[in-house]
Amino acid sequence: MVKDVYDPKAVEKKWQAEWVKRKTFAAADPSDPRPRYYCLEMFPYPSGNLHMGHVRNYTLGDIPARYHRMKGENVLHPIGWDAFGLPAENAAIKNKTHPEKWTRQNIAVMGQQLKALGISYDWDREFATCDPDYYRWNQWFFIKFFEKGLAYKKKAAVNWCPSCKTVLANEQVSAEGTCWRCDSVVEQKELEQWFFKITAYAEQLLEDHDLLRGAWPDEVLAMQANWIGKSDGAEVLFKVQGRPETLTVFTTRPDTLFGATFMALAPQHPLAQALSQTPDKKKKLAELVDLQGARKRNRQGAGEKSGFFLDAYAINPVNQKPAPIWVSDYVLMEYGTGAIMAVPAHDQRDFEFARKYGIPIIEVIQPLIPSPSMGEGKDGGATQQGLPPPPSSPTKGEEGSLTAAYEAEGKMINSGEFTGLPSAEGKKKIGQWLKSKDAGQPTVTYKLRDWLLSRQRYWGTPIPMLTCETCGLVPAAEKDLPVLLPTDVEFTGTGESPLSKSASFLNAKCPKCGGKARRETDTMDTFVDSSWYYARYADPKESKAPFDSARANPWLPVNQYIGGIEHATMHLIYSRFWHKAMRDLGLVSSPEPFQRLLAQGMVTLDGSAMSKSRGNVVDPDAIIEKYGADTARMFILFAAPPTQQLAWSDEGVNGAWRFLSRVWRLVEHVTKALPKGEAPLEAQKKLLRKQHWAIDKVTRDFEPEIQINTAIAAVMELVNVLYLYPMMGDPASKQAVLTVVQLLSPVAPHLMDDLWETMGQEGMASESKWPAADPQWLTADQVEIVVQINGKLRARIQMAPGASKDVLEKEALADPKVQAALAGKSVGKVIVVPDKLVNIVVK
RNA sequence: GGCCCCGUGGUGGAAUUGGUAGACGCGCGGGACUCAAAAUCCCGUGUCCGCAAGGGCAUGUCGGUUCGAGUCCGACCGGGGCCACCA
Repeated sequence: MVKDVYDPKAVEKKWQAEWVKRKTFAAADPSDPRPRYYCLEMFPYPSGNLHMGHVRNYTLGDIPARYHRMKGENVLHPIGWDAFGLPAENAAIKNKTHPEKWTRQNIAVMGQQLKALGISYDWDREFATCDPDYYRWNQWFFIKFFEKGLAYKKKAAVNWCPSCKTVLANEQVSAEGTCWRCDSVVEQKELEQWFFKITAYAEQLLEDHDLLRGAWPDEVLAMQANWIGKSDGAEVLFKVQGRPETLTVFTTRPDTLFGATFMALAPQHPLAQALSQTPDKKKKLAELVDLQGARKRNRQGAGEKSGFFLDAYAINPVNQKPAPIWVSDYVLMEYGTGAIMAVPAHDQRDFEFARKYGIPIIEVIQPLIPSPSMGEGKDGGATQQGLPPPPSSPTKGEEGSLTAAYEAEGKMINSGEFTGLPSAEGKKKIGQWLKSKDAGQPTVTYKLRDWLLSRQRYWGTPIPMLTCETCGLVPAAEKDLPVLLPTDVEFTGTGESPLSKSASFLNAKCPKCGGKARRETDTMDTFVDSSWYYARYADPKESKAPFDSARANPWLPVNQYIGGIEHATMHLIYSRFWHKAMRDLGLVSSPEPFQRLLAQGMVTLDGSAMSKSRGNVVDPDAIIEKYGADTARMFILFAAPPTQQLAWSDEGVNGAWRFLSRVWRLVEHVTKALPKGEAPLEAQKKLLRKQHWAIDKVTRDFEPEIQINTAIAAVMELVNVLYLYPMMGDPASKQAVLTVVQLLSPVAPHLMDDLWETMGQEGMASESKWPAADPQWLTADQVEIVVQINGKLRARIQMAPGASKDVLEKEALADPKVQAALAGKSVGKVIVVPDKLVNIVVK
């Protein structure tokens, strides 16, 4: 029987062993003269088994790693485990085991799966974030941040289950606001919590988008900019009539200051509290707080606004007019100053509130009057000259009253000395005026909030702080790190944090005075672990510091980072912040951690994301078992561009298998055929052109943008040409087949190393030198020139490349088909694009 | 409500960035091999008219710019994502 398929199991086992033996994927020391390339995929949470999303992520990452290695670069391609987190603790509660045991088991399983996929990792650098050798440096960083004022403590609300007496993570609270374990209604409770001052870096995080533009997806940058939420405006100080306080508000529209007819405070605002001393007001205030809480929980946006008058007035600094002070649920304490000046004529929210409670509305911005020539016929003039489009006039209802706020720019009216100014200019002028009168100043605010990192959980990095009876809040001494997680704890899921029940952990000596001290029982958010792991990989065994800058810096920033879009804001902002903080500590010299980012698309089946609850999961192990890792990789890379959704298809997997077998048979033919000579010169030339075209195309598709699907298509074209080649086994065909093997090596590395050996080559395809396209074969000796008449294809003519415009025009006009089509028409302009087309314009 | 993506054959997707629309794969049809099937190899495959040569129509819709538009501009329709009472 003729064997027409290969045996992936044997091949893959053989080469995986060989790679380990030869240390094929070990990164060399940065002092190595070769250029360095650091390729990283977001490390996995050890949840149990790899799913298809993992397979896609790590296969995608393996392409640049293997390609750059073949290009002769010193490649760092590490892997590790994001090992702390809630699921381990939940599993521990459920199975009455320890989170570490569950985690380590999962790491073992998933590590084997990654090895079975043949991802080219430097396994010597592997670590898990739950290793004390790793998390001690989280603690070290925390202390450094604390010393620099980047870590601080303040009260913040947490989800609290009154029946379990425990803090709940957001994902442990149902959509209805109840506890996942006991269904009690979850309350908000104020606790002392640790924060990182990421807001100190808000401006830099935004500004440095300039360094990332083009190398990061626009979508991710847009999401981050949105998240940081910068607004330009002014702070305005209002005196409170008959009281000592000054009310500070933030506005993006200082130009509307004359239209401020009332003030609105957030229910949590200190002045709102101070002005609500009667039992009636206290009750109403509490109701507003509840309204806000409910809306936040249900993720509702704008809606019905309510509030009440506080029986007090604030004095508008521009005209000394008193404005009534209200409190309302539509004002948020956490943004700006928690208080606003309300301009109902020019802000829709203020408008709705004023309407509801009968507060006066004063117009201070007039729409620019559209000129009669605009808005008809040719649109053009206005926008081309950089003028804003004509604004729609405010919508007026009966008796000239407004039906909606006019929020666009315009001309200032009813604004004292500023009347007549365009609003853009008025913004600046009023900002300056406020400053000169000590009544405010131009200012900038951000939506970005400080990073709340306290978790009332066990399975995380202990926060290395102590409270001493005499010295107060003290950081642990560096020599005492790591502050180890205690093992004498129980996991019940109820009661206080497990750490607070371990006496051996809780009671300690003060590092300052040696007196009695109590340890912090909160652990760190796991996003801390993933904020700097990429730097640890560059020097993973260092024991005196998070990493030795001299060894790690040359590898940074990561050249190519690959992972899911779901991390666009959280992880990718936190690690950018952390990197800048590390730079300011003198540990790294680059401004950004990740030079280039690829956000991969989801893997779907039957139109929706694969998930256990939907029951539409395809198990990676089953695919590897049936077809081998090379086929799985091949399918995943070919079926869709990396950034797009990938629809799983069994036929598609089979197609990938067929193609790899086709390449395998090609090698059988080329090595076993006994050629009687060489193919005709024309056939050889055709093959050479295809071969070098494919090299060129694949090389361009691998870098800088990773477009593997079209790269694979190019190799398929070369294979198709080889199958039609008349003298299989002659030197030209052998050479072309070797090219196929090399070009596919990053995609299907096991089979290609095997075929490389079959063809009697030295070493491994994985270690071979990436082929270079010979420019001589990249140009054809005949090019097809398309002849169009009025843009419609009418003929094709064959020409030598490089023909002049005149010659092309003459030849095109002389073509019989063109002649026929031109009969009776007069030729106008003729457009000639050399080596491409001639377009004849006729009337 | 704000911001950002995406609409191309039966299907997954190509298109050198304004220059031959549909590469490559899947599926389907035909042929070769086979007692037969599978596998494999070869050919075909947007759609309509036509025996053919050839021609018309085609990238969500409608306009615009251009010698030329899947690509650029405007409006609309449809799908998706992120943020969301952010002053």
